[in-house]
Amino acid sequence: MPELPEVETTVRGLAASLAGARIERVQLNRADMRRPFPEGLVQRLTGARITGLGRRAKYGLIHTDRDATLVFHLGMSGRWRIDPSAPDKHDHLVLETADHTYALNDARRFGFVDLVDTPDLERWPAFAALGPEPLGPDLTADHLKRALMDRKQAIKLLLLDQGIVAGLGNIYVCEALWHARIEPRKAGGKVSKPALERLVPAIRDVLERSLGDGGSTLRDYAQPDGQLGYFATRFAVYGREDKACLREDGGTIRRFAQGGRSTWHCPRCQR
DNA sequence: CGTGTGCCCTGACAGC
DNA sequence: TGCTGTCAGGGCACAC
Repeated sequence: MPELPEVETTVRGLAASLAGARIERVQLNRADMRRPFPEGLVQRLTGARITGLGRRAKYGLIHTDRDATLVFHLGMSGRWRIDPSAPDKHDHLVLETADHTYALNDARRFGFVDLVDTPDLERWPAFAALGPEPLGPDLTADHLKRALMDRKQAIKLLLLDQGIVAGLGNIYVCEALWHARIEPRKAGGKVSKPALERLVPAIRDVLERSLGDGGSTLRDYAQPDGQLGYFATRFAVYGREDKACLREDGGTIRRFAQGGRSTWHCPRCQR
């Protein structure tokens, strides 16, 4: 899925035409994605004006003038299709304004949407448990030191925990650990302070460079306007099994499983 | 509490 | 215009 840069890119793409527009029509093509669509979604959104868009972790936010915010999560395969040339069988929710059509498309349906009273957003359960935004001021080596203290789980898995840092996924965790030269299997509590001091800017750098490229793209991700992101061509380790380490240290990128998911790393320079 | 496992779902691809 | 197995950007429920 879409990790933080892809969600941010999606939100910006939607905001370009959706912000300030009025939703004239709402169409549900099925009763649920990962979870049932919220009660009264069509009635509450029809006629609403979009006052702004935002993002928290990997969640996109569409604020309306009815004190309700449409929260969406893209799961693994979700994306918004703007002005699609033809309907698709995985378009589950379709919003129409006077000028555009927005289809939330998600083949695997691991994504979902919810409608939250805007004043209660911070207390929305999934938000209340989130760690700091990696691009904000609260992600520091000190925060990581505290959050990882005494944790025996591998640092790779802990960085996927949204309660420790919000918005990272498999791609950017692998990339950030390579940039910081940290061994992915190392227990979180045993990662040294200097390593954490390297990790924080490494996380920021991979996210910001990806954002600058319009996000990455794999099989089923595209920006709302159909343009592809280019960061995927710049991965150092993700998907580069058996390729040479970009540090030219003679290392070869290897893949192994952690928590049922693939980790790519260079055994030579990540220690 | 922390940790490990399996599952939700469809599609793309490799290999036969 | 096959088949089967594996893997995919996430998150949660569950067992211990």
